[in-house]
Amino acid sequence: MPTSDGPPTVETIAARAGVSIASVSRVLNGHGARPNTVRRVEQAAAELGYVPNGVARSLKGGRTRQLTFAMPDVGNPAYVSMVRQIQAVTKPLGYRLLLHSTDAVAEDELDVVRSLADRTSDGLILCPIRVTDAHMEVLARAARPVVVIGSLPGTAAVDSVRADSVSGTVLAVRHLMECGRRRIAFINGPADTVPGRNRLIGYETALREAGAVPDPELIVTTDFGIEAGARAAHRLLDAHPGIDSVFCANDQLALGAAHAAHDRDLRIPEELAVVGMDDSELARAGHPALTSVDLGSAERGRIAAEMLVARLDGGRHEVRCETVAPRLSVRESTTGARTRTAAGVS
Amino acid sequence: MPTSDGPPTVETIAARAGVSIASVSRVLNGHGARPNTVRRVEQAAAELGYVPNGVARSLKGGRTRQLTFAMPDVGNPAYVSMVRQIQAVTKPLGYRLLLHSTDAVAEDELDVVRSLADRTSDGLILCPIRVTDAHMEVLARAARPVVVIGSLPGTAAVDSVRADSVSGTVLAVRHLMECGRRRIAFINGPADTVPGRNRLIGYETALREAGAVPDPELIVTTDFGIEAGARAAHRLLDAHPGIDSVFCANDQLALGAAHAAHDRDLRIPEELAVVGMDDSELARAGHPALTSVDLGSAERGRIAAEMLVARLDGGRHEVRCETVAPRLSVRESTTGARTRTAAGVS
DNA sequence: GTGAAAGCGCTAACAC
DNA sequence: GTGTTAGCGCTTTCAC
Repeated sequence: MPTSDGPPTVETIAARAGVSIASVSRVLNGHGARPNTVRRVEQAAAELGYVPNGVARSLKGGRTRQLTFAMPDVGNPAYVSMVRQIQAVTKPLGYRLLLHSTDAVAEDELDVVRSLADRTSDGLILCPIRVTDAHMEVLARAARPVVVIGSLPGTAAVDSVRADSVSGTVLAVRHLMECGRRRIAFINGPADTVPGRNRLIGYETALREAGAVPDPELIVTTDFGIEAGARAAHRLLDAHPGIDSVFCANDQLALGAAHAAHDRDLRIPEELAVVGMDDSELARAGHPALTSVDLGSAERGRIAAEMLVARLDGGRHEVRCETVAPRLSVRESTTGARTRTAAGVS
Repeated sequence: MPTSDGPPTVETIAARAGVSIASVSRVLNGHGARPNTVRRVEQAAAELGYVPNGVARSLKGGRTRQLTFAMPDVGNPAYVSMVRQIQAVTKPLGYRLLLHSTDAVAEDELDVVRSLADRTSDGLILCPIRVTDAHMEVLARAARPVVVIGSLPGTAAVDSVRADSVSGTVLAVRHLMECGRRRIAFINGPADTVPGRNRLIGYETALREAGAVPDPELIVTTDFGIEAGARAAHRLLDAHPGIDSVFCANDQLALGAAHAAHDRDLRIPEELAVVGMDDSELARAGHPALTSVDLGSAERGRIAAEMLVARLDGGRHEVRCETVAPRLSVRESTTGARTRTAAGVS
């Protein structure tokens, strides 16, 4: 029996309303009771400012109404838009969102999956930087439903949503060729990742399908980042002045490339067309605004959230694996419309 | 007594190790036991892959090891850098982070504070868009420690960290004057907020201290956003062609202003110097890179987290209120170093 | 050092 | 309808 101190509990309310704790629980959960009982309980609860203890509730019910989202980097706009969509799906359903930034450390990712066993979260959306055997092993034993945003081996018994960076890259390179570009350089991010490899495949595919031969000299692999992009572009332009366009593995790299072009007095897009990837706010921020491939971060986030929710209150339906189609946002860095230099020159 | 199904509990371990659940708990929490007991419990736990139920633990201990961060918009880089710093402080201490995007809806903010009563989170860092009387009232009754990032009335009994947008604006405007600018326009964000008013104060203060008279004609109030910034800049430049510089209330507005300048063939910074605020990644993304005032989002996040943690495991020390000093990041949009146009012209 | 037992606050059988 | 009671899984007295 709670004494004067401490927050009110079902017992406090029961005492005040002159009923049993069971009635309090029933009324508060809308399980029907005599009108008089309802009134008295509700009044007592209101007067005391009662709020049910969520932890106790979770212990009893086995569900916490909490979901976890683990991604490599909170700062990355692509993941931010996933967060936003996940929130949009789950918040109306009454879920809270736990955020976990793994800093792209694989062991951290594994720990997140393992810690599902502490029953603190009802489910997990995991966005791994790279999927290893250890991942597959841990995922197979996960204590709660998991949805992976990324590419899993076909054998995996885990729901997943993947981007299609091959097609995305093809879109970009094809667009550059349609703009009349022939010497198309490629600034790729880390190549030892699935997306890194896929972009390379896409780049070569698009060129070949147009009857062109990919020139390894025009491909640079580097870390993500504006500075890295600028350095890579300078290197390419030093070695191959004939380059008329560059496709970059993300918007930061593309902005860096644009900076390099400006530094060398190259007009965008007349002398160098630039295409980025992710279609983040940065693409719009650049001058001229960057044409960019949207790999559907937002949509992947939304779908992952929907899959997880379905798994949570749904039954044991089969494993799902969806692929989100890329989309090209065409802006001035390839078409030249509305840019200052274009206006000044033409 | 747990049957074969369900995850292992203290009872499962106890049975397997041939000891009581109390001993299991002691060993698992390092409370000392006979070496033999320790060995057997640890072995049993390892074999069964036991992970303690965090919810049960929380119910008993009254602490969830969860913290909540509520801010207006997950997408805003300023808040993202707060998230990052808060993580950096609290994660090593074993806290999980619950994220809450209020979309700048005051009622949502109030709900977050109220819901602390459900004991689901040990503490809250709240970043309100605007502090109302209702906020103060709810904050005063908060069931858990709260730290506010923002300006609170002096009477508030709540820890807080505030930015100094007055000084920040003064820094920016003073810098422009030191660069020889005299017709300094001001594109402000929503003026009915504390930061909005403070920026106006700072703008007028800096001009007056230099013996100049603020011209209301050179001040535009608008929503945040790149488009809004471009429109505002065009309007200003149409009406007052003599403007030689513009200070903007955030980086988005500044980027918009830069786009407008480019559209009108105005060279930055020769013909129009531009200063932004927040020093987000966008500032670096612009071309030329934007000079921007850093209001210390990251530092505010860090300090808020430290305050909350101190309040959590510390005693009842007095209410703290810290102010973070702004810092100016000078880049090409005011100095002209390294920009293409500068190089081309000089 | 160890075990039995109480209890954190809640929900849900189960009797009445 | 309503009250009594039994747990959810854990930590922590309290005896031994």
